[in-house]
Amino acid sequence: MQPFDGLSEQHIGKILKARKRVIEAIGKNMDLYGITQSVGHLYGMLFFSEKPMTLDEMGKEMEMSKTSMSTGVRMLLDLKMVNKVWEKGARKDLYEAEADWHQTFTDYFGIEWRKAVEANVIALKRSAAELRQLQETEEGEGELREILSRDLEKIDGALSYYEWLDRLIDTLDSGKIYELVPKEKP
Amino acid sequence: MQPFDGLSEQHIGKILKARKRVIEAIGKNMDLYGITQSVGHLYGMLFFSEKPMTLDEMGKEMEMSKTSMSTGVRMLLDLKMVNKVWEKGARKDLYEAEADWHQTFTDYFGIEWRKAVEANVIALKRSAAELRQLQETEEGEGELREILSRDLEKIDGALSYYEWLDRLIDTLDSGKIYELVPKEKP
DNA sequence: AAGATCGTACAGAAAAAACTGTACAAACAA
DNA sequence: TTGTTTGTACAGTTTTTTCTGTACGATCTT
Repeated sequence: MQPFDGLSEQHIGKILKARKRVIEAIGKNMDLYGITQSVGHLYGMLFFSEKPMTLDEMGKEMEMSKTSMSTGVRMLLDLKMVNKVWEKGARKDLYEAEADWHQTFTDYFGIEWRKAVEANVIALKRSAAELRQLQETEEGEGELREILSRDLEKIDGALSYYEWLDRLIDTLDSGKIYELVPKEKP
Repeated sequence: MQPFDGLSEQHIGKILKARKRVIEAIGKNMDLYGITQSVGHLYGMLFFSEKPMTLDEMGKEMEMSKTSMSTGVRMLLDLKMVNKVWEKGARKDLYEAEADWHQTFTDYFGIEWRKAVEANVIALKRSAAELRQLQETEEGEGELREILSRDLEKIDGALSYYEWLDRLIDTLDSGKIYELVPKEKP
């Protein structure tokens, strides 16, 4: 992970143990970000690395194939949890962990939630329109009427929830969330 | 899913089509809640059902085993997305979808995020303590000093992020989030 | 130009997860 | 009591995901 030149075995051991605990905790809880424990572990490793790492170094450290490192890093790049580092005339690509976890958090949930909101709202609106049309063309039947209004009520409830969620996501995207819930303890 | 007594085939078809679109959209996007597409689908079905359902009814509707319904419902209960309904002298257990999606949202992320925060904070603090101790007992060595302060800085950064997240979760738990981001459009 | 090295696409192997059917304990009915 | 019925534990099967090794195009070196 890095050079421990001139440190006693004992010191190295203690440092690695402390890091390992954190790395494993991170790995275990990264499933909230929809990533594997391995990839979470990879992130944790990069987090503690003092200098950017190459795929080969990661593979050696994780005792996994370079291919897995490649796909893992790509996932982390997509999630903006890892950045590519440009170094003058370097043969290999270098990567480092994004240190700003607030940013990582808002990026991820901003993107994923928005995706879900958009897909669901489209479906809800389309179905609501269909049901409303049915409601208009068939004014008679009591039973039909009842079912339609019940379904539409549910759909409208869902839509109003998504409107709220959309506004919440806006606060993540814009950074306004940090005004509402300040980074520094009040 | 329910009785469509006295409705024309055509009407039933249109209603089911409208529901199906929504149910499938829900199923697809439920992975944010860490659940399978099948279980998401199950939730969607319960969402549109006008009366609480039994495991057998769910199994029939989903064309899946009762065992799967049992485990699926249990997951949804854990996430508080489904409620058990108590009916006078009923043989079978009855379940209904939680209709308040705001509540579902805050419950889920409240629970899951808190879990992650607690686990990670414990690890971070424990490791920080170890490193700080090492820092105190070994005042000399420059290289060791440097590594320790770098690691501790990273850990402190992470801890301050988790403090923020913890406060955000508090607003979910307490409902204060709805003051910060009102349910009704401003 | 040739030769070396890097990252990744792809196919197959290994591991994990989802799903099913059977079996059985608990709760109820007669 | 005995006979049903219900929910779930568990073992085995199927499906999905993760991981690996090989192969190859792209890029850099000489």
